[in-house]
Amino acid sequence: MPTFRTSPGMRDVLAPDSARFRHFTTVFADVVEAAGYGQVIPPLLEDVGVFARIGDATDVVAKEMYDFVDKGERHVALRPEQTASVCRAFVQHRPAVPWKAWYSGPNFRYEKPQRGRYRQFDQVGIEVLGVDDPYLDAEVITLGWEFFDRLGLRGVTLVLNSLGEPADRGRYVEALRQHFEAHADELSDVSRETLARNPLRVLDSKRAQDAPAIAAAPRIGEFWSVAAAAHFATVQRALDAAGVPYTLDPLLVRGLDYYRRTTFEFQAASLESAQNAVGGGGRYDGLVEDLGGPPTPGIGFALGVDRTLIACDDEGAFPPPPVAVDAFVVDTAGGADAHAITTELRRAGLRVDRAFEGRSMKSQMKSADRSGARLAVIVGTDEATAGTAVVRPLRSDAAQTTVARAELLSTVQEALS
RNA sequence: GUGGGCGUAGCUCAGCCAGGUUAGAGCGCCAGGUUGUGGCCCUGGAGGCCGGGGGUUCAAGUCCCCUCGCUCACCCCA
Repeated sequence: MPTFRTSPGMRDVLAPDSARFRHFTTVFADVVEAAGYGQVIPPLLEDVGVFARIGDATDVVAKEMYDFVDKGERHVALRPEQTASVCRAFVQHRPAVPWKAWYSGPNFRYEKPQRGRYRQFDQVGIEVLGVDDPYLDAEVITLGWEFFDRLGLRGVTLVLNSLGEPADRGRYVEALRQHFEAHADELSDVSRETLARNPLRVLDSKRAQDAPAIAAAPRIGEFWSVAAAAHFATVQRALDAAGVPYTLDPLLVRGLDYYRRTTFEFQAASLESAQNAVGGGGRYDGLVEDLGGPPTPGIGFALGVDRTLIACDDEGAFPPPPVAVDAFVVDTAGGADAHAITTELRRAGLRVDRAFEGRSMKSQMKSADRSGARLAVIVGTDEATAGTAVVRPLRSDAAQTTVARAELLSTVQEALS
């Protein structure tokens, strides 16, 4: 067993999965940059206070923060998400609004790892600050939907709800508290604990025992202000017009405290119910102000890269992009010619690999085959002496040819064209 | 943080229940068959503190305890 291995919840991503990971981000960037979003790269480390507004009743802040005091006596934390960082950046730099930003990168939460949940996990996302317009809500949601479509992930369900304005939400939480306390004896032990911290999240319980009390609970729609209801109705009409299908779910409560009004979640059908959310987001109009900025509306979403890729695996969608070189150089005459040839071909823009350590012809040819190369370029002792090389097709029955070294590049290029 | 399952070769695993010669298989790797040619086939080889520690026993990969790790679920969330 190795002396050192990855810390719990951390993992190495090796090829070819790493290429898929990178390609994921590329597709996302293509989709959102085409809609006017610019990349923002916030630091992994922030003052711990930046994240406090996520909600001190949430585990994310209360129990899962990777925080410590640095050598300058600053209390800092590895970011558990990036929305708060983006809002902090907005307050610090005050870019012109609307500020449309996208990001990708790792976040950190000290949780017990399991399938689709790591202590270091990647998200991609977008945020828009400075605009209060239901059509922006619809744009953001539509872009998320389009992204999954571009990836090829089919079994995605968009779930939609509105938490109302802050006052609506506050009255609703109080009503929920009264309702569940009246039915506390029907609730599971776990939900009774949740009730004490955050009545809203009791709605999120999937335990059968809680189902009757949840079914009888008041619904957020009864508490919407006229403005909040109108805003939400416009969002729905815009999605309808764009042909984006969604399901209304009055029980959808997002985990973080800053959400208000429009909230949504992307759920993958192939994932188990407990962790089927591959992405989520909503409005967080008060967050910038909480971080010391001016009152600024905001909306965005984050998508979990790891979980989305798991969903793709289960569906057979978005396979790892093939990584193959164009040519593989075999050299049984010492290796110097292989170095010269690989250098020449690579400088010409070709993808070229070779074998090392002077292994046997058979061994090097096996490596050539496994590399996926379409051509083998072979230099044995005869060719080395004569100043020639053999060009051998590996993916067809075409005959191999022997050419002078001066003609090697053009021969290879022609064979690959 | 709480439970269940699992740690044996680089990888996937058998062997454990009923302790007993030198711990196995497939794949992969290296070499040979073909003294200069991949895929298919055959032969050989390298590679294991059987996760770690303690205990029971004449004897432990196998039984017991502890511990670490992985994993699944709860919780929480992407």
